[in-house]
Amino acid sequence: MLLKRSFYNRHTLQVARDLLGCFLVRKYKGKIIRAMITETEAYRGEYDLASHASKGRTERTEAMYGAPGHAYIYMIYGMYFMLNVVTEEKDFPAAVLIRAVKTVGGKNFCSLRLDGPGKLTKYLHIDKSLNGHNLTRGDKLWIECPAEKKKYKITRSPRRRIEYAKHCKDWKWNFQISALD
DNA sequence: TTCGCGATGGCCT
DNA sequence: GGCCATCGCGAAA
Repeated sequence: MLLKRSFYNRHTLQVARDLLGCFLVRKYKGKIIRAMITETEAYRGEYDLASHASKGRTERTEAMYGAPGHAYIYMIYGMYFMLNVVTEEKDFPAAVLIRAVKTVGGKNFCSLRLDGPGKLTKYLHIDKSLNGHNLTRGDKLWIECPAEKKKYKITRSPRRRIEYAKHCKDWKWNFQISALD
């Protein structure tokens, strides 16, 4: 089932948790690529020193301030793209970073863990041209939730690599499915 | 197994 | 000019 606007227009921590086990779907050059989301991370509000929005509303962060259900994509280290989904109401900067996925299908039904935000965007052919893309239309890039999602055990921990974020660095805003398979 | 480092470019002081 | 929500490689252990 295609996730719609109302799913994203909720508290960011709740969205981050609920995205686990959902499927990221990419249509690229006529082919469909699917991957199950296994790790997410929340970035919420200007008071969150780990968030780009802590620097205020700029051209780069504009998507984070936009309506929920859109993609916020930016380049890092000159070579990797990060995929986030924008949450909560318009003009409130918040998003969920997709940190890891598990690929499905493919030849011999083999699956592959893609742990790392830069790896999965490469695999799914996601780049900055999709920044601001509407995820609720089922076009090019969207997210689906299985009708009956398995009850996964979820681990909560501090976000990765944000040592610079002072008192925000210990907030347990990283969510992942533990004991996968 | 962990550690250190270079690649590489956009964004913000 | 410095830093960064990263990754893959090769060396050390």
